[in-house]
Amino acid sequence: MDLGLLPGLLGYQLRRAQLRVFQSFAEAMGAFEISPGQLGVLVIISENPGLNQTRLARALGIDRSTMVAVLDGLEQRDLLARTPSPTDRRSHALLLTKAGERLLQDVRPVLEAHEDRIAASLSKDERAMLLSLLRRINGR
Amino acid sequence: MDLGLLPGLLGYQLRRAQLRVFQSFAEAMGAFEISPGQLGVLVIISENPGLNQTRLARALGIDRSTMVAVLDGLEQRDLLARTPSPTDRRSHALLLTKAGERLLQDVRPVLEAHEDRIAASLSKDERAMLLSLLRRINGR
DNA sequence: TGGATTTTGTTTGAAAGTCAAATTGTCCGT
DNA sequence: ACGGACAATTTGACTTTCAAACAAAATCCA
Repeated sequence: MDLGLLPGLLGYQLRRAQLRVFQSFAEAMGAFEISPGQLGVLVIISENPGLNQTRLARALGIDRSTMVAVLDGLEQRDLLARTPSPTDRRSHALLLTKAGERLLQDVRPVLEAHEDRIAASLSKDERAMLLSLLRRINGR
Repeated sequence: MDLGLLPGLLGYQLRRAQLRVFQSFAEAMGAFEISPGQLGVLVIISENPGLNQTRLARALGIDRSTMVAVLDGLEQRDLLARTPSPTDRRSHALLLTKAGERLLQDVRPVLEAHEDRIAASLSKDERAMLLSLLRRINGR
């Protein structure tokens, strides 16, 4: 099967790589039942406790209205809490629950193993180089 | 805003990069009204005229049933044709129409400009390196 | 101070992309 | 010729996403 100019396109190779990463991620996280997007939410709340939904959505580059359902799911699983903001009654101060913090701890080694797996065919230097190049594609 | 360990994850940077590429692609292709997936279909058919839907779907890593709607759209726009296979009455031999071939020709320079744009912050060597590393992530 | 504007979270509707299962027609080996 | 395998399709479901509209609250400004 001849793919023509496709293999020479950054866009094509990025798309394939991301597909691969998603699959590997899903396998690795099997027991945790968590998606890349959900993990991102938990990490950012952990690093920025008390932030509101709008700022969180903006940090992840998704719409406020999209964030609602994501938070609903994580809140129902008791991984985070919408607490009343002390300064603004419109907004919620987002916090991880104990269970949320614990999941983040438990997930760490699995996440590292997953990252190692997708970079398995790369040397340490090459992996760092890839990360650096991607960061520059993404604007720093 | 502190993103914690996210920026150090290959998965995270790949996801962001792909989002960026999609946006740039959509802008670049504005007039052509074509998605990355649709372009992939047209390129592969162009390089492998007469192939059937199952092989095409497998080449792109999507389900046969998903391919049906994609082909429906492109066929309605008269960019490709499902012709009867001379050897197997179950399957279709996929071919580009004249309009399909022409679109592929017209799209080429726009596609190159798009690729140049997403790699604008990289030197020629760095861009080749990124492509090479991604290919290895994807298993050659 | 008080009315207009902006912001926050939410609901609803739409679109795209995906898979799985069931169906129909066709092929092919035994 | 029969039975299993295969091609394309339909249907249903799920996910992710955005945009528009809305109520409540905050903020601006005149």
